[in-house]
Amino acid sequence: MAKDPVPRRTLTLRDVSEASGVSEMTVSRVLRSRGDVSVSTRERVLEAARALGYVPNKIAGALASQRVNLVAVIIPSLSNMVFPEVMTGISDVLEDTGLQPVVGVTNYSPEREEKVLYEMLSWRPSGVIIAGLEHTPAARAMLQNAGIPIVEVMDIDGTPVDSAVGISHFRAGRHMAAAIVAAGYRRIGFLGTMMPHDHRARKRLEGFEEELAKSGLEVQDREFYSGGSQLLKGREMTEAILTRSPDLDFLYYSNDMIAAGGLLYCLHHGIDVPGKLGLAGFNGVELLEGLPCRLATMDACRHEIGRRAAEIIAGQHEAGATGGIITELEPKLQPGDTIRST
Amino acid sequence: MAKDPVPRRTLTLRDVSEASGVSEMTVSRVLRSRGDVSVSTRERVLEAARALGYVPNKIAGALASQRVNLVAVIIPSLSNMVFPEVMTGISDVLEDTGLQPVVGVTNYSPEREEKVLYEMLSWRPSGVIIAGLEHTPAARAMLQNAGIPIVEVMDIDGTPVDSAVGISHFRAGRHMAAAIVAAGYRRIGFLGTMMPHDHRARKRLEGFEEELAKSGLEVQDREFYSGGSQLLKGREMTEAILTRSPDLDFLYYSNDMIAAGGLLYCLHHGIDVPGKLGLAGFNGVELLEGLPCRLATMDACRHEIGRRAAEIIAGQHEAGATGGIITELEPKLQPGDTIRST
DNA sequence: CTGAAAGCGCTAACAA
DNA sequence: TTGTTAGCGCTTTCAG
Repeated sequence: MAKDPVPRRTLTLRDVSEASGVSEMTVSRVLRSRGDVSVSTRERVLEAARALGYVPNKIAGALASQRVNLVAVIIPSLSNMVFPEVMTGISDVLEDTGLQPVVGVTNYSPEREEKVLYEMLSWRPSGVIIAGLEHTPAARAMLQNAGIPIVEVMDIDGTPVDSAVGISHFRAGRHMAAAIVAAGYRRIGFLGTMMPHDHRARKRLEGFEEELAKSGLEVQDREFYSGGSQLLKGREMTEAILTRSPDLDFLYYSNDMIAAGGLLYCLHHGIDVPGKLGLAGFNGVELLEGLPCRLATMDACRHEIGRRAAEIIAGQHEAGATGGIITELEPKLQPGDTIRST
Repeated sequence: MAKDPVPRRTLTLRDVSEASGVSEMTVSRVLRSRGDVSVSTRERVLEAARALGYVPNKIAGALASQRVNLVAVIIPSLSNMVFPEVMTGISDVLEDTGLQPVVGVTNYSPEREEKVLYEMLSWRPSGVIIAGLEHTPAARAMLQNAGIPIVEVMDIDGTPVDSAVGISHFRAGRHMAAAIVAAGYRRIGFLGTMMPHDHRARKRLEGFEEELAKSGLEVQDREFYSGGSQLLKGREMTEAILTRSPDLDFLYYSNDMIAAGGLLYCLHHGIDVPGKLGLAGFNGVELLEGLPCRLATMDACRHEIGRRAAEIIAGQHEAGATGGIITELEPKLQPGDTIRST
């Protein structure tokens, strides 16, 4: 395969202009479909551009027009099942708006979040979608001063910088606790991933405990783990907590993956679920549908959150600043087969 | 909360220059830590920048310097478990190179891939990492003419545009077939996700069938599905194929998620695995570690692929074009507990 | 060590 | 409908 004499310099509008005998300005108009251009010149330009293999330089375009069709999306993790779904919601909506999502990952580190945010803002995006309401003071300041629509997603228990779309994790925890108590469970254990910066899991637990307290109950035992396969950790933690506190009659997990691990453990060991032991997770991940038994969980509305957030960005991009839209979604409790029916 | 008189115009170098009484040029030098600047002026500048909340405009910087520290990463999907791991490998390496990955998702559509690629190239990234060797002619042309390092990842059965890092899926299929035949299985079924553009799954099946043919065997029955929860599809497909062809003694799945679904189905129904029925998947996903029984699979070296690809990009970014580095990784067969030991 | 001039490749705003 | 003229905000280059 003989290689063409590769153009060492990347092509510019000027090249297309010369090749087509049309002014740079008109070439630009054709390539952006802006303004009126006669059919004949349009075709001449398009053909020249295609023949040359011209790819416009958005950097120059953005600088000149002061417009960047990028939306910064900042999330804690990609390997969490949860965020890819939010991303899907965002992409679905942005698809037909001319806006493009650009993802940054923080690994649940506030410092990293600050850095990623700075990095992304320096590209002057048209908007920011960022997970959570907790940020470093510097990050908050950047968001505030960016002068573009900001949507904080997933959580609404707190004060957003601008707009927010999410659920109340605090109330989600309460809601689950109420359901568990109503079903007659009394000796309840909690199993979570050890993540100091997972504020949403923390809020769920807080709400959970507060609701238990109303019935004079409290969490009897807890188990935390970090790192590794969540499903496996779920098994191991379940074994550990049941060995230590064999009289527990309910296990509340901070997410569905570890809960699924626990469920598999219980099924494997012939533990009577939900009779002797009830189980519940959180998130409503697709994975659960494949399990032998439907785990109790709460849908976190991830796809919807992504959609709504993108709609806010797109809307304000169109219409100019509006700001401060707060959307609370209602997570649905899915009792499944792992809580006794009342 | 009273809002500050928000600066409606975003800050420029000039603002920092005026605030600090230092020329724009020197401010620029300080902010990029380039060239020698006296400690006193440096501090003055830094303080002014911080006080104002200045965020540099990378668009202008990139245009002026003709340098963009972005690496385009183009993958089929985020919800696949597989690609996030590749991403992690990429991020790990890029972290300390000053390069930043930017993700584009194609949903396994060649047309979308072409569009995403065009979009990303128009930001003049320093390199491209793209999944697979199969692209539209236009996409190939763009890659060829981009004049930047290109690394095609995951697969090496074909002709790369520039560099490539991956495994031979064809040989992976052969390898698995050989192990299955050696273990004495003879009536083999295949279960896959229906994806015309998943070339890697296709190549695995081709290699698998070719190896079976050497022993005079062929795939007895097949089952395809698309969409939905992979774990659930795995269960359903397994039930379907076993109902239709109850005499099968091995099921080869195109990925671990559907295989895991099949495994759970078998365990649930008390099918003797691996005695009466053997099972195998592909990928070596972390999830498997949490299952009650270790599924036979092959590790696709995803993290390592990401690392190597990023190293190639970073290396060429440093040293100038080298090009055409092909790295083949060797996937390891993990027999687990779902193939009889020979 | 610091500054002034020129221009990166494109588009807004006019003019023709 | 088409072309011309100025920049966008920064960095390169070269001069002090």
